[in-house]
Amino acid sequence: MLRKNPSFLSYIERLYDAMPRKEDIVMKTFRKGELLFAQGQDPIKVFIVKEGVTKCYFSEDNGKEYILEFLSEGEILGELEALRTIPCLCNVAAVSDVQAYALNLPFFKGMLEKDLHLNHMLLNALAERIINTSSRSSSQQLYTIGHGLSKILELQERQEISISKEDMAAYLGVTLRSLNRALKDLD
Amino acid sequence: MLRKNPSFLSYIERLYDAMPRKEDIVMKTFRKGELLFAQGQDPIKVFIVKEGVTKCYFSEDNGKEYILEFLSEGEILGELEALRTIPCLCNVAAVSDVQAYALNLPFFKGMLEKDLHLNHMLLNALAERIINTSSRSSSQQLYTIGHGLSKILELQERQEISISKEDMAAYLGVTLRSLNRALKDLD
DNA sequence: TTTGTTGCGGGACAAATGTCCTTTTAATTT
DNA sequence: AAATTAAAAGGACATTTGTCCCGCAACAAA
Repeated sequence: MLRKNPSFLSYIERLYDAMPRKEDIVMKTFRKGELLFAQGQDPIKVFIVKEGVTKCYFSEDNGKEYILEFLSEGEILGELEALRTIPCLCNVAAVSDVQAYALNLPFFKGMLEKDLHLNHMLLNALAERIINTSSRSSSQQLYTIGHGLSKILELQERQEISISKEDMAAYLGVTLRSLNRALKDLD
Repeated sequence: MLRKNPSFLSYIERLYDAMPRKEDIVMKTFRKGELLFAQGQDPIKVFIVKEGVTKCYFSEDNGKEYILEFLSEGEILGELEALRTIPCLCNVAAVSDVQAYALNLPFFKGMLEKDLHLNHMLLNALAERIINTSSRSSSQQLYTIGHGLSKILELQERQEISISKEDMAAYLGVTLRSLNRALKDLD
């Protein structure tokens, strides 16, 4: 659930250091809670997280939220929108303070045209996300809360990340109340 | 929900016609009900649907099924597995009689190495799938059955496809019983 | 200390969905 | 037509999840 992509990170770092015109890639920082993308708005950059944790989530019309992923070091943000030229699919917020490389859209698209290696890394990253998203979707639909819950708890144990109860609930796609019940039922 | 990809189809047809060694791309047919891929098994080909409708679904340990997508003309199958070199993520079955181009894995991977255009088409196809899968997942988690149901019914109206009640339920991630209730509540 | 104020947990009830099983209807075979 | 099988519909009850709301503990402001 906490995604990272080391190969993307080293790729972008190499690129950044070698950049002639630093305007095309700039470093940006976000305070905990700030939005990197707002659902429905036109994106202006593609980000690659250098440090910190972000959450990527839908805000539905009924006021509820669904967290797709927690994205951390090396993960790319806004690539779907850049590829398809569409407004932001969902919100992305900084869960901790975040530092990220920001690529100009034309620059990113230009790279896509000439860099086969970038294409391959992106293909692999997207494939990975489909695998995660779809298998999680399936098990959330077909199993009861407790099932998915235990997986999150494992990760919390491993100190990988510490997320608020509210975010845990949003990740599971349930109410806080239901999450509490499920937690109590575990023992 | 019934996905098609005309640009992929014309791409592969051009490729097929121009093929020197026809062994690398062969035409395969599947009877209604046959499996193109079996979840967990190693894939041997990448398919591109020429004609007919397939369903792509998970079989969970509790015996339930969740349909990810209905894939039709021009959609590619097995590309995730080829990219990541993993066993089949889910089952793919022919919903009607199906005809598909079957590409050898080494051939497909070879193409990925040299054909930038293929890379771009794939990137776009994967992006599209993430968009669909994740937004559907969110709304299925956060809304009640009736919401998603009305969308399916629209498509049935437009004669796009006629799917069994059982498949509709599996697509919504609910029981047949619940689907029937939701249908009755609609009017 | 007192007074909010905020976050978290949980009780009580309502709504949604699942399970099991029977009935009904439609299609197919003999 | 009769018999058989398959697909669809739904009744009755159990389980899961949501909604609403209250109380308690922690903490900050007065």
